[in-house]
Amino acid sequence: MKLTTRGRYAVTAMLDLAINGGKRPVSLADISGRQEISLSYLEQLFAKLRREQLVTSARGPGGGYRLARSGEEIFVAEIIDAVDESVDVTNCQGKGNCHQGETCLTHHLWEDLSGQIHDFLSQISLCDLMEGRGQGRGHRGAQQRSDGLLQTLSLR
Amino acid sequence: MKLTTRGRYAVTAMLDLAINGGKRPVSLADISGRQEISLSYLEQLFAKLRREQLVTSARGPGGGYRLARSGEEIFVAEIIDAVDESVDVTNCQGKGNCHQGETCLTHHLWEDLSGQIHDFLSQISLCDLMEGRGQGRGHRGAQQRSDGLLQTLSLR
DNA sequence: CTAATTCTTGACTAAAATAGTCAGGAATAA
DNA sequence: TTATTCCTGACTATTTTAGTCAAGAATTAG
Repeated sequence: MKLTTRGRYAVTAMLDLAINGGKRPVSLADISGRQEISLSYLEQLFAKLRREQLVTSARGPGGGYRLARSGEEIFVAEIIDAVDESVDVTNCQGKGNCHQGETCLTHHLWEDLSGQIHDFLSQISLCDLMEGRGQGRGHRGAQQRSDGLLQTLSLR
Repeated sequence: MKLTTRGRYAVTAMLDLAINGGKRPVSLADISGRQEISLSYLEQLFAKLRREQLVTSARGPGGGYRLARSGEEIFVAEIIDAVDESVDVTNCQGKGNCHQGETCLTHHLWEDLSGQIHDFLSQISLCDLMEGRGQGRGHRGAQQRSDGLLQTLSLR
């Protein structure tokens, strides 16, 4: 799991799609204009999003992109995974140089940690993001789903 | 909040410090040897960690670094913050070009989202990481502290 | 006191990732 | 049939990452 501006671009674009995508598909030019992301950069991102089957495309005039599923069924983690290929945690993997078990230990821990973040983001859907619109609080769907940690987190 | 390999290096090094740091301070050369991180790179990282008062230093022979607080009081989020200065979410900030409120909306959402991840990582201490040692499960301390989401996350 | 250690700082650099640009092409709807 | 839109690949500037190098300051062991 990696968390960079590119992931933010992708989430932003997908959210734009969720908000502005009704019957008609949404063109990248539209998203580019609204979100101020360069068209060619969007093309690269959407190539990946399409490959991962998060969106479907329609060519020609009036064409554009649609969410492949409903906004409730598309999660932030999927979007980030699609565009931000994850950090390679393989350093001592296979090689016998982790004689004290230390390196392998920390690698595993990191893997575990980023796994937790991943699972966390797997609970937040595009719809959750949309519902927080305007209030700047957000993620009510995710909140409802957990009574414990997430509640406190959202009320920070 | 940003999540890259550099953050992993820092967490790894701090964990090494937590594990191997008893009475005597731990030298960067030792950490470099065990964790296979270049010495000069560690020097850069620890300059930041020291600036943020996560470690204390001792010069001269037998010198090195110590955790500034107990491992229970140092959290992953602090470490990552210290070395990975956070992504700038300022794009339309102040400028009047977010006429439809769209850009500002998504920026805010992202800020909110990365805030949640941040709070999440603020619950995992070095001790939590250490306790998971060997079992590859980890984060028991964090688990105990929340009955809700985190439990399920850790049991993925 | 001296010398070996270790941190401390700053300037520099190679390699990789990021954030694009550009050009050409294919599909399709108006 | 033509304008529109996706689609692809190659290319590039900028930034970040990861690392080197050199000089110096503090401190402790001997």
